[in-house]
Amino acid sequence: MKTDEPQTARTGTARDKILTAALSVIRMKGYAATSVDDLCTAAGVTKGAFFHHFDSKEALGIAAAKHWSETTSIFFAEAPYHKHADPLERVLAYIRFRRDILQGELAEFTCLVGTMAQETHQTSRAIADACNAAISGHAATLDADIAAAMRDRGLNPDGSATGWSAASLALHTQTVLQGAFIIAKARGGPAVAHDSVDHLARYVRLLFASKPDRTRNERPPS
Amino acid sequence: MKTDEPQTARTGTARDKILTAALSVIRMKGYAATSVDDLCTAAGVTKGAFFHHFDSKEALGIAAAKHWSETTSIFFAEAPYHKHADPLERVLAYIRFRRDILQGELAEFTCLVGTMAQETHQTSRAIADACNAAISGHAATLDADIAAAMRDRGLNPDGSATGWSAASLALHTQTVLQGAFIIAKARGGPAVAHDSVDHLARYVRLLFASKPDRTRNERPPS
DNA sequence: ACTAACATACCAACCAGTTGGTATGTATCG
DNA sequence: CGATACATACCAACTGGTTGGTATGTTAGT
Repeated sequence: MKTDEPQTARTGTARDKILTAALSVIRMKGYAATSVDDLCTAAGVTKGAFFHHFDSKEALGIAAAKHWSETTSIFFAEAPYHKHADPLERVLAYIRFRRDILQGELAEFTCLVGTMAQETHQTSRAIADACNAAISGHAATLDADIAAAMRDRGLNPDGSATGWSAASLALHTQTVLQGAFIIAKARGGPAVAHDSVDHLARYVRLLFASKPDRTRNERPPS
Repeated sequence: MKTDEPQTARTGTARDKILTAALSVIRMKGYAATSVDDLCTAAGVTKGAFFHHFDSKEALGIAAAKHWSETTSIFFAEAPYHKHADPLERVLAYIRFRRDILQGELAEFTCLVGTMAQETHQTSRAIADACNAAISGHAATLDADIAAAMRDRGLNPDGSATGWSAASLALHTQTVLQGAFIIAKARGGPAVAHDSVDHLARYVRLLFASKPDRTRNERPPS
């Protein structure tokens, strides 16, 4: 006798269930330690369904990275930090937002593609590449705001004068966040990770505090 | 009569070979993807020897984290960045040193305990705790220099005035480095990781450049 | 009738861990 | 000195369970 599943949103039933299950199970146990049977049990489907939709476990890994990329894209696109008028304020609000969602269980705020990239970088370049695309793609959503904030202060976004570009700072935010996840996992909680994201916010403030808007005269805010 | 130091060439043979093999194999393949047989083959010993010295794969993981902690302690204690007279210079030289060793193959500069912490934080708290001890222990070696640099500039090392403590900045350096390893693994090379460590160095310089009497602003990296 | 979407049953390779054994100590006692 | 006793270090073969993957269905929609 099957348990009835009242809630639907029936799109690609089994495939979506596997993908959704993959996001949480792999974030908890890791990619290598997650078996195909684990995934099937968590998704409530059989192995036949799994291999009907995915050629291999590796193919599932790649699909999971892409699925993660899509769902997080929507999540961040709808996040409230975009509402600020000033580009720099948007960047700072983004960092604050990332810090604020660092709470609860580890598997709830941790990054799927960061986890998978670490485990598969030698064993499956295809998965690692998909993870890299997700991370780099998300970092790129910050490029425009950082570049605008730089231009507001007379800085060149390609970093010719400062030694740092908008793109490299955007990537650096992801580096700090990925590192924060590792430290949080080692510690067993997000407390220390918060501090590091605060350091990141302070860094960005210091970077843009060195030169006020419009006037060329030095006037550090106090 | 035996000394309390049982570590000699004859007692350490198989155990040491397994531990040494574990450092490189787990850094390459990850903890979960590394089988006991993999370790035995790499070490050139049999499985019987493995389970004679380690009660389980988990026990090996804990021992490997401790072994890593010991070998890296020696490595960094002997590193040249301690030679500077000024505490801040020592911290900046440390960061420069960390950036400079980010080269070659990924398994050569990557962190064993960061890798293992990520994979085992849910499945084996014992291993994750050993990893945390290694990371926190290494971060603590920076505490004294950062605290001294803060006192030199009239800042309180516990962060009462600035909002950041010496300990939290020390931990933040490890966060950035761990994040840099993830990004390097995702990218397949250390290029972008370099940039992030440069951002970290710039952050520390900015942090200590803002003096109350405002003597100098910023200077290009030498 | 044809196809996509599942399910059931199964497999060979591999997994962590165990077994019973050997070789080489080394401490104790007659 | 030599015999007994016990400990350490290691090994080859094995075990029960798990792995990713396959072969062969069955069902539902068109």
